Amino acid sequence: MTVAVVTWNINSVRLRLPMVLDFIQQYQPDVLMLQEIKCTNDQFPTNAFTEAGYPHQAVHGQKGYHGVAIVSKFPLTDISSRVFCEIPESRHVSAVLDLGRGPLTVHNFYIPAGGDEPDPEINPKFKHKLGFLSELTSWFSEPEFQRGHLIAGDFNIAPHENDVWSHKQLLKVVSHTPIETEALNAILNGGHGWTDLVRKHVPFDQKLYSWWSYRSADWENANKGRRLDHIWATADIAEHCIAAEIAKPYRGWADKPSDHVPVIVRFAGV
DNA sequence: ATGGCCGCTGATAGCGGA
Repeated sequence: MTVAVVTWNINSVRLRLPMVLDFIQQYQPDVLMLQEIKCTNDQFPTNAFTEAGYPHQAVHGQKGYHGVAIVSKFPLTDISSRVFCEIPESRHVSAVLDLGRGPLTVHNFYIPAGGDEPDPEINPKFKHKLGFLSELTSWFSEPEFQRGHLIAGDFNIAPHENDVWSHKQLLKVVSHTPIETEALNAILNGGHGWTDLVRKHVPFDQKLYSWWSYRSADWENANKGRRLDHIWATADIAEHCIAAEIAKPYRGWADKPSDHVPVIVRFAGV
């Protein structure tokens, strides 16, 4: 038996509920981390997920924008959320669950997109993004992150050259500027060390994306994507990860897809 | 070559996304 964990920026969970339920049918994930639910806690489709087999839910929404949620087949305890940069937006929720190897803390992040101009002096959104990364760096250096942790979400950064359609053309575009990619890679490689579970299974010389802009008239042929969505784990968890997949077909789901697709990792042996 | 789009709101124009 394997356990599957998914991250997906759903861009309105209410509008996209039929697509999520279709995905659940197809992939049978155990834990689903959703970003940009774009609803308040009481607007979240609790009953639909419960009926689909996911009665355990940690929802941290807000009106209109942002918002994150974890829905799970397994009980969630110690549900918590954290505010970054003293800006009261719903960008993080965490919970503890047991997938058979003892307590696992899972964190769901929605890192700020950062606006257009990659200069913190003139763009407060970019300043927020860098501040968020700085606070993550400090937090992850704490001893609890030595083991038993999985972090996932829309990080809004494509860290490697082959995580974007054109490294050269995106070096000055927010999501792939050196200041962002270096900060994210420093978090990955610093602290107690994380494993990028998707790149554990897909070689770095292979182009890989999880997001395609709505503005591209023909996203599939243009294929100007970026890998913005990530799942990392501490070494003790990562060693049991046996597969990773990006479910690209959901970018073309019906007439109303999200601009992000699900990222799935599987763990062996419960 | 990023933006031609998208979802939300005491909506009907403006914000945020990336």
